[in-house]
Amino acid sequence: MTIQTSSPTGRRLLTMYDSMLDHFGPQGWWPAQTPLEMMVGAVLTQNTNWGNVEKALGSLKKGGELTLERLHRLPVESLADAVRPAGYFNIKAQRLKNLIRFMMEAYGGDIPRMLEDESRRLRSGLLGVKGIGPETADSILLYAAFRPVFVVDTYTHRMLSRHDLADEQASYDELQAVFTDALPEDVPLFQEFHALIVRTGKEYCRKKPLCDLCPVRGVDR
DNA sequence: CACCAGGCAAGTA
DNA sequence: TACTTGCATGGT
Repeated sequence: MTIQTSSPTGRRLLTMYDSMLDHFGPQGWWPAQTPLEMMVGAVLTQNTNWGNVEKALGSLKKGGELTLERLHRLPVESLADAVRPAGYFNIKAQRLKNLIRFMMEAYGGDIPRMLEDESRRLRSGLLGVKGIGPETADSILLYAAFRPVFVVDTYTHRMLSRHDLADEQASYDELQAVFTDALPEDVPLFQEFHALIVRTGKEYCRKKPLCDLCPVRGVDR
């Protein structure tokens, strides 16, 4: 399958995408069995290694707490204890409670209904939750609600600025626009692209900043 | 020992 | 608007 693009930026982005895909293969994000697990994981992974998030999610699953009703009833102190391995556990427990309350109050606890809501309304609702910022909200939109929004993270920022596709001090919205202005609204593409940026950033951008090994030419130069 | 991980909010000027 | 700081465990 070939992605259609008309702009030079779009072709450049797709070249980077192809290089990363060839090198690492499909990443298959998001690693979750249910939309709720995806959303909980999105909060837990904020500035945190995914391995630690898996420990926290495993703890919740083992206790049978990974349902909306159980999380709603679970005391925040107990929730904090369960998500301890993910770090920032007091903050994240409260943020999860905030998200759960939002789903209960705005959608009556009906997750499928929430995920079918209009994109802008859902996004602004999520951003109104204390602890849900633009990356977490967009991750939920892309990987749980399957909306064509591009997720921007620190690796995305680093990659675009090093390729001179964005300013070093570009805002979240500006970085997001680089992708959405140049690429078609393709959900599977956006899902895989973001995952590959993270995968590539982990491998090369910090520990091994070597251009000749990087699948994306020009990164870390 | 230092450094970092798939952010975010609150405080300051 | 544009910085700075706190939050915290676990791996390298």
